Amino acid sequence: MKRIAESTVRRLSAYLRFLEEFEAHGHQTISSGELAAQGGTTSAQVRKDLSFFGSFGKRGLGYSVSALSTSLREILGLGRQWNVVIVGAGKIGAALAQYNGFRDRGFKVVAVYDFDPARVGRTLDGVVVRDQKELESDIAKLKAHIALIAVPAEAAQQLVDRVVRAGVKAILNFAPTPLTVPAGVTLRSVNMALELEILSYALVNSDD
Amino acid sequence: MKRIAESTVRRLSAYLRFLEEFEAHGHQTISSGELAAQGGTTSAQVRKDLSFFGSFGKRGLGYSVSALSTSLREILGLGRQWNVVIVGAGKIGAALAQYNGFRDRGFKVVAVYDFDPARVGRTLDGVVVRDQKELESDIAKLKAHIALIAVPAEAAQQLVDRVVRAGVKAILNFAPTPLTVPAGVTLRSVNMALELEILSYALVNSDD
DNA sequence: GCGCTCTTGTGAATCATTTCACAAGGTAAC
DNA sequence: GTTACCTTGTGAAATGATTCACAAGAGCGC
Ligand SMILES: NC(=O)c1ccc[n+]([C@@H]2O[C@H](COP(=O)([O-])OP(=O)(O)OC[C@H]3O[C@@H](n4cnc5c(N)ncnc54)[C@H](O)[C@@H]3O)[C@@H](O)[C@H]2O)c1
Ligand SMILES: NC(=O)c1ccc[n+]([C@@H]2O[C@H](COP(=O)([O-])OP(=O)(O)OC[C@H]3O[C@@H](n4cnc5c(N)ncnc54)[C@H](O)[C@@H]3O)[C@@H](O)[C@H]2O)c1
Repeated sequence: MKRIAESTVRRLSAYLRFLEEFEAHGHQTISSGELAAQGGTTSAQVRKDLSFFGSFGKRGLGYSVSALSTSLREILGLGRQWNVVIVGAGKIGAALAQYNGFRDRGFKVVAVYDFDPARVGRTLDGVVVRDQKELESDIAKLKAHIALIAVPAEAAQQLVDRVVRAGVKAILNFAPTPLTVPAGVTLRSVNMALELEILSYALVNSDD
Repeated sequence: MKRIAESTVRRLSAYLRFLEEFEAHGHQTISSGELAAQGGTTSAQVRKDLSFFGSFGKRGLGYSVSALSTSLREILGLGRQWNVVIVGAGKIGAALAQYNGFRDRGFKVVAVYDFDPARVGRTLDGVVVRDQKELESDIAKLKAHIALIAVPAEAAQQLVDRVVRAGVKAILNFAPTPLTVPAGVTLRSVNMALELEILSYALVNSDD
C-alpha cells in the first residue's frame, strides 16, 4: 500500500475519538462534514483520508458510526492491547505511569525502570519500579511493544539502544535530544520546550 | 513578511540547540552541512530555512556560531523571559512545574493553579499552588504570557476561555481534547495518547 | 419505477514544502 | 593578484498535501 502521511494518521486518530463520543450520544450515522467540523478540518479531507484505506460510507447517507469506529481501530492497530514500558521513574516518568489516558486506549504500562535505588521498589499506580539492570530480560518476558523514554537527555540514547536490542520496535521519547534508531524501529519525540519556543515565535510575530 | 511554515520554526529551534552545543565545544563557525547532519535534515533545507529571515553566513566559510545563535534567538523571541502559568497541579502539572528544561530556556513558571483545597498552598519547586479563583487577577499582575493547561479534558475549554479573557495570547494544552481560541491567540496541543496511536499504526504497518 | 435529495469517492487542480543545482562571493595560500 | 577551493543564497524543479468539483450511488416518498 502507498505510504500514508503522518498528518493523515493523526487525523484518523482524531476521527476515532469523535466517533466514540458520537456513539456514546447514541448517534448511528455521521457524515464527513460532521466529522470534519469536530476536528477543524474539511469534509473533503475526511473523505480523502479514509479513501486511502477503502470505502466505508454509504452515498447519500454517511458513515455508520460503529462500523467506521471498528475500521479505524483496525487501521490504527488499536483492536489489541499494547504493552508499554517506561524507562525513568522521575517526575515525568511517574506522571506517565499513573496516567489513565493510556490504559483507556489499550496501552498498558507493564513495567517502569529506574537506576536510583531510592526509587526502585516503589509502586506507581500498581506497577512496581524495577531496576534498569533487568530491562533486557524483562522486555522479552513481558512482551513489551513500546518504550517511553523519560530519563535525562544524556542517558537517552544509551537506553534507546538497550530497549531496541531487547526487541522494542516503537519508542516515544520525552528527552529533549535527537536520537537515532535502526531501520525498522519507529521513534517519535515529544519535546515540550520546543513547543514553548514555537509559542514564543508566534508571540513575537503575531502582528503579521 | 511571508508566513513561515511551522516545520521551519521547529527546525530553527533545533538548529539553535545544536549551535549552543557547538559553542560549548568551542567551535567558532559551522556550515549548513554540519548543522543539517545533527538535525537529520539537509544542508539545502538549513539554508532555505535561514534565507526566509535574511542572510547570516559567509560564503566559503559558513556561519559564525555565536552570531547565528543570537540571530535565531532573536527570530524565535528567546532573547527575553516569558512568564508561564500552569493551570492544574495534578500529576502532569506538577511535573511541568518542577521541570528545569523550561527555566533553562527563558520560560519562567510564575504561578500554578488548582481548585482542589488539598493541593492549594503546597509548594512545587519554589512556586506555591494557588486557588484558581485568583487566575484572572494574577495573570494581569504577574504579566503571564503563556498558559499551560494541565486539567482534565472536561475542564480544559473553560479554563482556556478564562486565561484568554485574562489576556494570555499563547497556550500549550495537555488535555486530550480539541479546544478553540479566538483569533490572535495561539493554541498548541501535546497529545501523548495520540503519539502512542501513531506508534501503534507504525507497528501494525511496519511491513510496507 | 421515477424523480429528488443527499453524500460519498476520487481524479484534477491548487497550494505548500523540500530538493536540486549553480552562480556569486568569500577565504587562504603563494 | 591570481588561483584553487569552499560554502552560501536562491530561483527553478520536483515532490507532497490539501482543496475543488463533480459523477456515481443510495435512500425515500409517491
Ligand atoms: N518533568 C517534566 O515535566 C518534563 C517535561 C518534558 C521533558 N522532560 C524530560 O524528561 C526526562 C526526565 O525528566 P524528569 O523531569 O522526569 O527528570 P527526573 O530527574 O525527575 O527523572 C529522571 C529519572 O531518570 C532516572 N535515570 C537517570 N539515568 C538513568 C538510567 N541510566 N537508567 C534508568 N534510569 C535513569 C533517574 O534516576 C530519575 O529518576 C528529561 O530528559 C527531561 O528533559 C521532563
Ligand atoms: N499524567 C500524565 O502523564 C498525562 C499525560 C498526558 C496528558 N495528560 C492530561 O493532562 C491533564 C491532567 O492530567 P493529570 O494526570 O495531571 O490529572 P490529575 O487528576 O493528576 O490532575 C488534574 C488536576 O487538575 C485539577 N483541576 C480539575 N479541574 C480544575 C479546575 N476547574 N480548575 C483548576 N484545577 C482543576 C485537579 O484538582 C487536579 O489537581 C488531563 O487532561 C490528562 O488527560 C496527563
